[in-house]
Amino acid sequence: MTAHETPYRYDAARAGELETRWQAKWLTDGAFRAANPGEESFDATRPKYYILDMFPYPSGAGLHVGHPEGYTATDIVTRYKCMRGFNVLHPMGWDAFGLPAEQYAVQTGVHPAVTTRSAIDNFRRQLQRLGFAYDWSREFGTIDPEYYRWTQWIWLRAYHSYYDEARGCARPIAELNAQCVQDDRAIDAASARWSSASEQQRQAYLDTFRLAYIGVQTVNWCPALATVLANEEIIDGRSERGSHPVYRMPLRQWMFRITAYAQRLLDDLALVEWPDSTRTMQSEWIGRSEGAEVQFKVEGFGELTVFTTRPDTLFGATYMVVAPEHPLVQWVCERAPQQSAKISEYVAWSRNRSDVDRQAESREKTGIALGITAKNPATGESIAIWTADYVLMAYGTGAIMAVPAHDERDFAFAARFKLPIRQVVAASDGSAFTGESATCGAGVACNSSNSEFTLDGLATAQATTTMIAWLTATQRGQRRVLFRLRDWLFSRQRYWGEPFPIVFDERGMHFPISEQALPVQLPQLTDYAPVQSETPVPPLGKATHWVNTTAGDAGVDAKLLDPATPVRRETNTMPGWAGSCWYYLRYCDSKNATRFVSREAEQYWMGERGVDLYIGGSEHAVLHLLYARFWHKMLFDLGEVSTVEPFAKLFHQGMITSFAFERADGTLVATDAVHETADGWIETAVNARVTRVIAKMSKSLKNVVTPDEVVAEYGADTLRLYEMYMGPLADSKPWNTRDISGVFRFLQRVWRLAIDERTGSLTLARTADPAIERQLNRSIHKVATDIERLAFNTAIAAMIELVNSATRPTAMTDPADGGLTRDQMSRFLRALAPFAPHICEELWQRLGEPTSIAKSPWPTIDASQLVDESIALPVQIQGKVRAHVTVPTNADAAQIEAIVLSDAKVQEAMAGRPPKKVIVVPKRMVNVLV
RNA sequence: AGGCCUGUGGCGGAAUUGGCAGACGCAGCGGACUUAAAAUCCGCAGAGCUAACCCUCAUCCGGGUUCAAGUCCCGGCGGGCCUACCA
Repeated sequence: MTAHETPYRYDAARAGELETRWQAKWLTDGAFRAANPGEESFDATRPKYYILDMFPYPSGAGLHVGHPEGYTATDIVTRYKCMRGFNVLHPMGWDAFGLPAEQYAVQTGVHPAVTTRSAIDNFRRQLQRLGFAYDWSREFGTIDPEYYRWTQWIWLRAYHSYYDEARGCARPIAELNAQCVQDDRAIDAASARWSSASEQQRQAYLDTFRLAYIGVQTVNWCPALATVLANEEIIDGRSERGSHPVYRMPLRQWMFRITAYAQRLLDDLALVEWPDSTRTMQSEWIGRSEGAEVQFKVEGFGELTVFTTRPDTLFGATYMVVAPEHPLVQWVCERAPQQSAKISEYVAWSRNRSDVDRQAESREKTGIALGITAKNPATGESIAIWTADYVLMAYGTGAIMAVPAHDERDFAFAARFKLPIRQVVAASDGSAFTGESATCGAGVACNSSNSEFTLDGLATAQATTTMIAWLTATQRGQRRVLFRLRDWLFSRQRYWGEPFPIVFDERGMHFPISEQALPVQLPQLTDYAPVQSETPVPPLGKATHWVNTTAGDAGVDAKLLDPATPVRRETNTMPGWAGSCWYYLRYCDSKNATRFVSREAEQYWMGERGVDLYIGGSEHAVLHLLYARFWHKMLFDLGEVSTVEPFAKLFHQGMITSFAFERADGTLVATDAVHETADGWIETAVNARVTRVIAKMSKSLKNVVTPDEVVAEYGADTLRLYEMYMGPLADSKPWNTRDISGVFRFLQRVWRLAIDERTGSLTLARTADPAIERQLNRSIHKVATDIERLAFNTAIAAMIELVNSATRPTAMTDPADGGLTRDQMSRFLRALAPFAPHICEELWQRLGEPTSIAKSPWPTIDASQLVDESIALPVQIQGKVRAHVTVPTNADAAQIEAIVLSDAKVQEAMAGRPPKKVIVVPKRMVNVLV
């Protein structure tokens, strides 16, 4: 049949026409608008379901086919839950501040506000072309002043708060201030009292408690990006973005006291339904270690405190190491000039090495002896103190006791510098300590006695508690829990970010902008390029008129500072993560002008446990997901939100990869340089065999696929269906353009079931085929259960099977003879609609339905159709299937056994041998042992 | 180096909780329709042995538990992700 004879076929053009038509209608109708409590159309009798996609960063390149994978999954669940009678919140918006937009702007010379807006418009267009059921009325971007106003407001709430350790939650800093006045407490080491302290001293003291605080920190400075980076943004000593070297330097920066929440962030991982791998990554990032603090006396200096997880090995501590940045190093240099030159040289050398260098130069330990000793509190011996860069200032106390016999790093260092090694633990596996390597596991203490007590004979766990008890009793140390998690560096030397609502006066004291004066708008700058320099210079400093203002103009409360006081604005901006820390809350009530989210909307949509289903990539396992949990917990403590955790259930979609080709030497070849032959792939230019491998999509391999091209060739429904049919949502899967035709043909069959391709008229069966009816019920049941478990690939397979069964053979002359009845078609379309909404909406309308299929109820299932009266059971003889018997579905084991043993084929296979044992698993199988 | 995940036809993948391995799709092969092709429809299709049935082998490799293992356990090998001097 020619195209001329089938003018009403479902092809790319028809798909495109009907898809864009329905998309336009959904948009003008506000078809997926979710009503908030209090609105007229709100239905309080329905349960809520909040389903969220991870906040996209709209890059200039637009969507690639990886983006719609998660979005299609959430869209299917959204449409399904709607049909199941839920009030569904399914919003979309833009995470639009950040480094890439600014870098792109600097490259092109176009202002980031302009490029970001056009990238957003492009993303929105692409998403809308895929027919996603977003409530677009709630859309916003983090760059909208009405949004970042509240980002600044939340930051101020943190600024005005501290962590009350006693109560285990955040409290207003004003309460702490009042206590300081009341106790007239000592606020520094010199025992200066609050009442006699200067304003600067008081502020500095309170800054050591604020949740958002300013302080001098060793930061990760990335000269190539001209900004500092958070620990989390550094991978293998290089910037996560761009892979540039990173150096450490001290800098006065805004920080978040996330460490105050370390224990709760760890504990509450038990409350969420997240992938185990992600929870493990977060808990390892938080890195709780139990151990002890031990004080070592250093003649003239005082106490040198170390942290150790193995206090039981204290008797084996034969030397100590401090980080090059440790104050003791400075102290030694000042006191012993004859050694200081070499020590200073080492310190300078180690400081100038980037983290990359430190790791690149293998694990060869470096260090230098300080020429002083400390007293091991357990043995009373004097042991040497060294400095070495394998000890990090940022962890613990920046000093360690070295137990070379039982720690690999200490052993390597001791071996290199010929330091003494003493065994104090006998390994529990019985292996003798040879001195060839460290034995790090648990065991039984030995060589661990002094005149006061002994650990000898105690297992590691008891030895540890005994040692801690002795340290505590003799005031030489105490139990201590340490976290790997560091406070969160929250300043960036960037233009394209949220300004901090804070100013400094001439004394250097900081003052908050009052809430009423928010937002602090990002000033228009024509030169926003980062300043390349050896030290961080924020580009906002170039906005001199904006920076230099008065307290009154900036919006500082007159009670804090006289309005005429000249002040300087903070010129750092917030990092890209800021906006994504709370966007899910704003969606609940995105147009609210008086609060970041109304209490009513927040309580309704967040409910008991927060967002019901959150889908996004696992690359955010520790960054965004940890930061957002932290903000959420602060807001919870401060009474602003009602749940302890933001995201009840999290799911990571896998990556969509692509094919590339590999030469014999392992190098990769771009897809356009290869052609396929009958017996394999050939690199065209050199006529050599290559093998097909799976690779990430990349421009250089020419294997990037965009939704736009797929939509043009097949339509959005086919793209959605293909992405869901590729395999399990969580798995990484290779894109194979050739496979798309399978799901496209499926949709063509669906169309052909309902529409006569020659005339365009409806073609429905007059009478229902009982076998089809049974299969239809089973398919709908399977689709529903598969959607609930996010197994979309098998749901689609079931629908394909149904459609294949119902498809009319060509020989059938009267179209009304085969296929589905009107009622069957109605039910089938509703099951398919979440996956392929446009074609279903179109056919639904052609069935004569007046309202959108998205608003129709999920089809009901006749439960009696799900079970058969009898089933065929496989019968194994000696564990191998030899026969099948038909038994009543609900037959019990005895009945089944009788039927099986009387079956002719079974008897033949048994060859006259009597059954020794018959194992019957009703509804499954039978195994006869002879 | 350690931790977690993973390995099933030519390819993507199915397989409740240990119960008939390979659903469904792609690619392939055969047939119908057609002057022919495309499209459509109907079949075949893990490997070996067969005319066919049967049978044998088969879920990375080697052991084990079990009436029964793709699934559980132990030991290897390959792929992926995370962490990587955190005391």
